[in-house]
Amino acid sequence: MAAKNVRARVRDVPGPCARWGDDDADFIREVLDLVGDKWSVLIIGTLADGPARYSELAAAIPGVSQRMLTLTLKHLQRYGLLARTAYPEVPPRVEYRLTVLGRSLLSTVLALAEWSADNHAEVRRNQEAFDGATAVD
Amino acid sequence: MAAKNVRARVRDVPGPCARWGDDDADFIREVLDLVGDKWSVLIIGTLADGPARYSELAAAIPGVSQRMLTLTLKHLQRYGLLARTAYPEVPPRVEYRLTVLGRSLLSTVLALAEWSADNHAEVRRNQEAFDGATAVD
DNA sequence: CCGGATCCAGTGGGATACTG
DNA sequence: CAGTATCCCACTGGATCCGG
Repeated sequence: MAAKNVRARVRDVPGPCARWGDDDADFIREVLDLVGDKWSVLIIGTLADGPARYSELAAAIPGVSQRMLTLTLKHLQRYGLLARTAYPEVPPRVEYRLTVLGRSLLSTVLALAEWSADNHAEVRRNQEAFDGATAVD
Repeated sequence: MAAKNVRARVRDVPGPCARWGDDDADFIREVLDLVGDKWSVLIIGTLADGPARYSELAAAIPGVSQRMLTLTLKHLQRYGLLARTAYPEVPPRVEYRLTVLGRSLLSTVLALAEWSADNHAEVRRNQEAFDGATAVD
């Protein structure tokens, strides 16, 4: 597959305009579909250190509704980032854990989180400067 | 700032449930607000190799509407990832380029794109397997 | 305990037409 | 050329109730 080295391709383009192939755009969409929503990253991060039950996830992630937790879990499971194991006991118990694929995404996603932690102060300053500038003039 | 090492914190937690601080959740939101939408990453990637004009961006990014291009550009500019330079000529010319901050995000974001390029085949297989399984039984 | 079903408000984002 | 303004629809995501 030609898109293995997106970075190299983009930087090699000589002209002023690095045209995206539709493939590349699709890849971006794909990854955004995985982690671009409100809760996926939180769930993946929570599962980083080991399996967790549904109610543990609900407790660990502040503000998530049952609906969105269920939905996002299913979403991640569908893409193979999460494995779901239901134990047919009474009361029922369900465990979620990261797959190998999920763990590989974890490191990348945490890199993003670290970037945000490193730079959020500057981002806020920029916001305020921008808003102030547009408001003044 | 305490959240510099999100990864370390998450992995160090001994229990089954790594509770997110609200701070961490906020950081995630912040970064998703930056790159979680449909066009930001494409724009950042297009600007990777140098400045580009509005119309060049429009041409380079297939499927983007004027509205969304303008909106996303302003969004990225507000956060300080992009710089906008308008030349008061006739006809008007406007150039967008990545700031240092934007370039620092670029590498992280391209890592995501590479992950997606590497794993999208497996992701698709998982999707189909999942859909098939749920459809069968 | 887990999560499906339903209802509903807010918003993301496309198409189109217009302006400086 | 480089946007802005408006309409509109589909989807996201929260609250709540219900079922296994």
